[in-house]
Amino acid sequence: MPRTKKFDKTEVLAAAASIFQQKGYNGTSMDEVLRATGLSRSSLYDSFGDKHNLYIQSLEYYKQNNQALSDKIEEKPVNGLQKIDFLFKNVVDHLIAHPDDNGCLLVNAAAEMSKQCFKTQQVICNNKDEVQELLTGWLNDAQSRNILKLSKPTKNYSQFLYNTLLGLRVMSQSGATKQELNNVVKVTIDSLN
Amino acid sequence: MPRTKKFDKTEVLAAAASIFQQKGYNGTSMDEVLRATGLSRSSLYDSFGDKHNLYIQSLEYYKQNNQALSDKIEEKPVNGLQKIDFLFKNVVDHLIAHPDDNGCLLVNAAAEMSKQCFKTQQVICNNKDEVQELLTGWLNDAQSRNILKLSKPTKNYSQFLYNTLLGLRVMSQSGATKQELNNVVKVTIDSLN
DNA sequence: ATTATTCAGGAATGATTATTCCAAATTATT
DNA sequence: AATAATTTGGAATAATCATTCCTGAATAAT
Repeated sequence: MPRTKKFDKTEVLAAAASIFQQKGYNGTSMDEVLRATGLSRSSLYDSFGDKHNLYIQSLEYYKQNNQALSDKIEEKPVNGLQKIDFLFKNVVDHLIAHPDDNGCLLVNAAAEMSKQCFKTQQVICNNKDEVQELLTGWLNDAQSRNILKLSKPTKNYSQFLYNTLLGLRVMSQSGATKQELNNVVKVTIDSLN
Repeated sequence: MPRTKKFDKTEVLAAAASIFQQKGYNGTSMDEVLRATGLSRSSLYDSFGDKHNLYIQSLEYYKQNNQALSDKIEEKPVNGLQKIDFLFKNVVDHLIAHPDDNGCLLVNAAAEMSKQCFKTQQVICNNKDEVQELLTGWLNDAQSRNILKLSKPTKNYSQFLYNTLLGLRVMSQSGATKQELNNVVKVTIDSLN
């Protein structure tokens, strides 16, 4: 019987996603990926294919990992509006706590790759739809509890909220201060009432 | 007397900005820049320095060109709220009319370069501050005419509006539909009342 | 123990990269 | 016409790139 794989695939993808996030697809060399993952050249190519293939898998891992955080919020025993508060607070706190992080891999991929690579656009678009669906559910919950009274369909607001989330990631890359980010969240949330 | 330069510097920078916008800094080779600008290798290096130098100059040109559009809106004989309407409508219409365009060079630069290149971050941050100042002026105008009654300082809302503008650029890269983009603008503008 | 497989490490390949440099043609002024 | 600078075009350089391949060691089940 064959020798079993030694490394953990998700750990490798996490390391790859991290270096791609920092330096982008075209800005990252395979040597850097090797160093970041700790794998040998042969193992990496055998298990993940070429660079582009690895990039897509890293993107999918990153998206799935983000989803995991959302699912955690979903399970909280609080109303939908509080879940929205929590998500936004989480995003901004993370941006502030990791000022040297190069934004969000999905946002960076949207800027660098989505118009040149269909698979990249698919992952990004799926993420958009999934997050918006989550937000819609939370808004519906808040409305059914009479916490919120919106003048338009909730879907319209979830698109608006998702747009704000994207903006925040770019804002933090544009040299925005902690106050600026927190204020954007406050104005956005307050606009729901 | 020396021979005079044949090409127009701003035209060259416009062409360079366009190719950098499409393929990013690391994704664009100097050969592609030469083809896009029509210049010879020697002329390009003589007049603009190396690739990184050219990129910064392209960014600055792009920012200045965007500013020109804002200044045009500023001159319109309408109130501040109408100017905001017009700017947002302009941005979304452009995104919809040019679906194959790769977003906004400044947003792409924020994602790809701002954390690795201080000059890039400076250009982006200056753009942020200038656009926000413009928006603040328009909000102040609308308030002084009693068209708008905001519960927070106008600066807070201009940060919020700028964040929406950034988000829209990423949204259109994320496969958002025309309806989605228009809706985000509508919810954003409506939230001011 | 044998065997099938994966591991690490690095050499080799071939393409592409940014940049420099050179030679010849072009052009505008004196 | 002479001069000074810029033009084009491409050769040359040296570095880096992604990828393939090879060798030998490690490992787990038969």
